[in-house]
Amino acid sequence: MRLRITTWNINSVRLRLPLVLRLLDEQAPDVLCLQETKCPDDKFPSSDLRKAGYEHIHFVGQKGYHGVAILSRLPFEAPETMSFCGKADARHMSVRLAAGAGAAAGMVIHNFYVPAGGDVPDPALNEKFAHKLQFLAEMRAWCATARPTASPAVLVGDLNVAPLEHDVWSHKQLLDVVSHTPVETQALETLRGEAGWADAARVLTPEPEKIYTWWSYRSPDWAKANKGRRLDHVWLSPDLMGTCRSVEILQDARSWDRPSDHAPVTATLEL
DNA sequence: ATGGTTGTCATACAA
Repeated sequence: MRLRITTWNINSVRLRLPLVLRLLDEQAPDVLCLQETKCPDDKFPSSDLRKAGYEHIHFVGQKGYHGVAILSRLPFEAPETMSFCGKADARHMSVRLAAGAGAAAGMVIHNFYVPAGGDVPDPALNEKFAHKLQFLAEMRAWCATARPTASPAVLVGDLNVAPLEHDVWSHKQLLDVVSHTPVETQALETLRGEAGWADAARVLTPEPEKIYTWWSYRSPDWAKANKGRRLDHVWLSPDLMGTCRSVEILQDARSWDRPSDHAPVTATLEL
């Protein structure tokens, strides 16, 4: 069977519900993982999404900030959320595809929203950056303890780090910019490598080809300037990497009406 | 060196 999983930082699921529905209609992924839903649970637009064919929905939100959700055409079970850094922020959820999901049954899908980290890349001066580094340290500890890659698993999300030189438009100019500082990129690559996650986009499209998934709202002509960063990721457990046929970035969606600043990223597996 | 935009909530704050 072919399994398609999409990750998208939607930056308000209510404001951009028409864009979500368009993505589901045009791309029809089996599973869609959203970040930054910015939506309290009692206002999540479940019925519209169910009508679009995504009957299995799990969300955890809060007023104004953060929030993650998983929408699926395939049944899942065991929805869980983890908290990091002693905060109640809605920055993670996971589900396990259930018996009705055919060859994908048993696969665990983790959806992460790593803190952006503010502007000043010094944890002593900027507590948001300190929080981001602590979050990455706790992700590393979780991988060491829970061993999520020991069975078929996918980790997707807005990790808010562009780890490699060609994950940003200018390596030199961004070395001091939060998202591409050495302390973050090393933390992310260390935890990924140590845990055995495959960076699916980079296995299929090695450097030096540039890959971006995010373009700032502050650039008036973002497409022409193309000063992007690869902040959104698909990581696969080793046993799944061999099944990955493609990782595609739907850059078109960055041009849709009132877009998110992130593009959807879709991995296709042949199981 | 600086400012550039967006969403939420209600006027800054986070991204």
